[in-house]
Amino acid sequence: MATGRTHRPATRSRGIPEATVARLPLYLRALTALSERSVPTVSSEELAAAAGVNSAKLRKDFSYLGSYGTRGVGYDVEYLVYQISRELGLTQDWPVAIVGIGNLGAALANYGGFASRGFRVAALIDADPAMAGTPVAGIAVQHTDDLDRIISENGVSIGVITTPPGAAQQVCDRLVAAGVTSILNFAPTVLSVPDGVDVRKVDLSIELQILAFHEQRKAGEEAAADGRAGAVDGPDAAPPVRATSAGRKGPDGDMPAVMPA
Amino acid sequence: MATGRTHRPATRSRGIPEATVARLPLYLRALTALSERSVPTVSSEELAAAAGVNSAKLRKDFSYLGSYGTRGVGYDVEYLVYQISRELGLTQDWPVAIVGIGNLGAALANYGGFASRGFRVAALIDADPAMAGTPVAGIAVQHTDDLDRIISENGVSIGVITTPPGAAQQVCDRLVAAGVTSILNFAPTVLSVPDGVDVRKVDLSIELQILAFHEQRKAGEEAAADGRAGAVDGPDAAPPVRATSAGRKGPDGDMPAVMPA
DNA sequence: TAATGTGAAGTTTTTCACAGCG
DNA sequence: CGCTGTGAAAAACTTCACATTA
Repeated sequence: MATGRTHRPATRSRGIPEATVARLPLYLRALTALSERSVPTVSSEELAAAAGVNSAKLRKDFSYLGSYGTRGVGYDVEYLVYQISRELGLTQDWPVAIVGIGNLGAALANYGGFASRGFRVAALIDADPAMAGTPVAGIAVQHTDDLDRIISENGVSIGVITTPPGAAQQVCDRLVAAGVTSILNFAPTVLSVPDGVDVRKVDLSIELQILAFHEQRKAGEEAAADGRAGAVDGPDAAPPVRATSAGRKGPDGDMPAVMPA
Repeated sequence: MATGRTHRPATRSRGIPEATVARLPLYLRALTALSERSVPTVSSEELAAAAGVNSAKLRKDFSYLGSYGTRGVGYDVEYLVYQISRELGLTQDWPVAIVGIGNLGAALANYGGFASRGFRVAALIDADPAMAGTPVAGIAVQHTDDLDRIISENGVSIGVITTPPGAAQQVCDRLVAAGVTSILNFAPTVLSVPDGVDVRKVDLSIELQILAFHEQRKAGEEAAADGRAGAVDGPDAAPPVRATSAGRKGPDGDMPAVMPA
């Protein structure tokens, strides 16, 4: 889902697949848990189970990082923790700014596991003047007017947007102008950013809709298994009538009002 | 990221690719915005721009749903909104239960756009007896002891877990036992569920780590562009020393303490 | 011998490019 | 003519299966 960055490094040597990158944090978490239990080594099978992936995939993923395992034995937990941390850039601390200190912004500021590994909440920013100075999670909220200064003074390169959707693009633009090159967007908006800026989004509503899709399928299958009753449809709102001519060929369940048969 | 469901429908007729399903909510959101502005039709190019994808992908996605466009014209906005809503199962209302009413759970309960389309917060559940009865977002929090009853009485099939990580698996098990078949997990834990139950996860920390990875790359490229200075490494914490013998072949940046050259 | 590391095969997803239709 | 719908090609990702090695 990251935006921008079309170019690939010429050498292609260090090209770790995006899908692999997305799983490294998962492995790291599982490894950290093992490390805390002082487990010295782990096999791909065990680690894969802990991370919720299959072992072939895990081994392939690790193969992009290098040969960090020992045949017949497995992986050294501490060693792997370090290597993955380094690969992810977590051996340094990233100052993060959260913009939009409403319910969600405050919840994130208070989120513990946040600061734990590699990240530090460097600033909380909100557009409401009344909030300025109020401490949230022990950090005083600052006003949007100072956004530019706050970002540069703290060397923030990662911004988190938790504003209402209407403000998100504007905040994004200001963050980028101030030097932020990675954005985590919680607002339900598509952000447009210049090349070289990465955006990732977290969207409750999208996730629920994806679940609803599968949930609906399950209901349908159940009905089918029950002996093919009518298609599950629930209490439909009256559907809009098609503006132009009829004759669509949806695979099934065309708009009731226009349905031929 | 969904778990379970290995089997494909025999016919393969209604097999909408998962990648497409994940984008339908995006299209729906863009279309809803157009609908509110009373825009009657939209081309794949315009809609794709609004949704932040490329137009070929969008057309391909829509082709799995059916032929809903008009050549030379584009797509009828209202019609598409209805078709996608139906496909996603949003023509019915899904009662959702949120378990774990801390900062995040409360923030989600208060999240407006939530209830707006297809979903309704049917219950808030927490393990803290002191919270029972407290209204959050206008809904009284109920105690975990009654989870089973709450789920069945409300016909909840989608559960949202916002508990601390330690409680997540247990809560998950109870939800599943009570009849929930789709789970949105905000706890930083890998949930294991029986076949037929879908899990999606939202993980702040993972998203930040992925951003950090790319951020690090950018810093590295900058340095390279500056005339190949030393590899960017930042203020490293002292890395752990490898337990067993040396001789690893990481592509670069092996563990400093063991580095040969 | 047990488990890694990896070519090769298989699957899914994206992109291309253009035929076909309104 | 403009834009959709879609085969076909390309790319990305996953899985298989086994040679390799500590």
